Amino acid sequence: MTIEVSVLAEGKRRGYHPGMKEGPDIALIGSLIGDPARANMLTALTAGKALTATELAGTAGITLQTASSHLSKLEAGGLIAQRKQGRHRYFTLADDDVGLMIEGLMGFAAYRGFTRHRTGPKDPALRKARVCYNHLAGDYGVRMLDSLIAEEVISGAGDTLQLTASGTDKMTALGIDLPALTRLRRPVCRTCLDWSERRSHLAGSLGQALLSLFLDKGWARREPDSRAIRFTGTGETEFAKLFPLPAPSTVEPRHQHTVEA
Amino acid sequence: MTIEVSVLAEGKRRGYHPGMKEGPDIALIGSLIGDPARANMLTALTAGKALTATELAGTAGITLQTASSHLSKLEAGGLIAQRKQGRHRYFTLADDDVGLMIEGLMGFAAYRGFTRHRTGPKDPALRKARVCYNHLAGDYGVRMLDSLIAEEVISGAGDTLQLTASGTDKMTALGIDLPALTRLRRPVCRTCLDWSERRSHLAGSLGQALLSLFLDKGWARREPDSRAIRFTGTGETEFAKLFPLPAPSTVEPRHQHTVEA
DNA sequence: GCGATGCTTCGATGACGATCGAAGTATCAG
DNA sequence: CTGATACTTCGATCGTCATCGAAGCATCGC
Repeated sequence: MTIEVSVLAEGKRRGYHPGMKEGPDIALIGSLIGDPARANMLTALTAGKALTATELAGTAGITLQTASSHLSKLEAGGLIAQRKQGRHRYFTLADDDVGLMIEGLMGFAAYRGFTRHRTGPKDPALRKARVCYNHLAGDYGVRMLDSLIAEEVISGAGDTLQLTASGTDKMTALGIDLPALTRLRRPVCRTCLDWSERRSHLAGSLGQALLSLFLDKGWARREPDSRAIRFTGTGETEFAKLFPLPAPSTVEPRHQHTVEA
Repeated sequence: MTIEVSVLAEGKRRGYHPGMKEGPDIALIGSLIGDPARANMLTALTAGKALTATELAGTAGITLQTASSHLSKLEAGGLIAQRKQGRHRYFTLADDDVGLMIEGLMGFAAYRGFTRHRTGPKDPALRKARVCYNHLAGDYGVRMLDSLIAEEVISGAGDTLQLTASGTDKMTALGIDLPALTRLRRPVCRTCLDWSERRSHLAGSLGQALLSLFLDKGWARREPDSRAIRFTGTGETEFAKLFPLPAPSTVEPRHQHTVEA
């Protein structure tokens, strides 16, 4: 049944098998991410802030010249974008897709135990709440999406998330300009796999708007040089009030995935 | 346990910046995928068949010695696993996670137009139905999951898919040994983002079992040297009968993602 | 035992690319 | 204008790694 692959082995021994090149080219992206300096820069940009070349060079631990070379490569590869502003150049991830892809890789790496840093002291804070490019991730992000689905603000089927009618009202009441969000080219609701929780949280323009809301209302603050988000006291209570979770008895199985320590 | 990946000699660069190193290490994985030869091997393995070192060397267009070196690196990195069988060594992807990650990268690459091969003639077949490591992907895979959710065989909230009670009966009636699937360590239902459709299809042990079912029943066949799956005539009708789609008027918005050519 | 096949290890070569110094361009602040 | 900051480009160096030839080990068929 599966045997006839041996034909393949007979073929041309040395050199280049002409067929077989189907599908997209992942090597290009892999090589872009594969360099430690570039990976550091991308990781830094995953915090969502626009950073200058000098700042990125600092976080990557390389000189400005080298950083410049890396940045032009990343831009040529479509992973980042730059915006000139005076004599500064601000770099960001190119779009949501890049952020999602990098978070995906991080999730895989984290699950495999590929950490650069032996889980430093910041780690618990990151797992609790952090920025995922432009939306909320970590335990709080996952809990928020859980609540939104349980409260039927969002109806989810597979990865196709949709705002319900009541959800639209609720978000508008919160002060979110939904028409403006739908006018954007980007999807409003989207899932993003959380690397620390290994479950989905809410991405898309709504996810971004909600995080902005928290920050604007003073419920949460960004840690200076980190992806971590710190909720204030009132932020905690408001968050819990706004996104309640079903009673612990009714709790659905956390994840079919049995993650054993 | 997973630690001595130091095979890859993550060289200490001169300008090592001590702080700022939070989060998982994506550079390691990136560098593994970043080499074209290794990327070709991984892509070939995404078809789900176990392949020998010689076969993989052929598809990558390199000699056996070089392939051997690459394969040991991939194994040290936890991306592939090998199984000795007589004088052959069969290589496969290490587990579902690797397959999902690679498909994720492919989706990103495809969306960015990073194709190695200028969309060859096989491309339509691949987009219609193909193997995604061990389950069905492409248009048929997405349609199947859509139908399963519409028919309430599977209830989906975010990425947390769950078999319903009626769904359990239905699958058992099809001849799927659900108790056996649940006994496995792996999740039964899981989503996997389809790179051609940019929507989810069904992965997990149930996804694998369903694909096996189609192949066993003779409804579909694997193309010899490709990931493509070709459905037979009866297979088409049986598939359509088994996984009906809601009437086109009721069709939910295909995807919030507006993919413009 | 023998030869043949499948694969790994060793060693040498060669090429690519990451790195930084130095010089060049752009913008700002006087 | 001058000097300063932000960044890019050029050029040279140097390391790392992919590559393959050759030899070594394992397994099969006989």
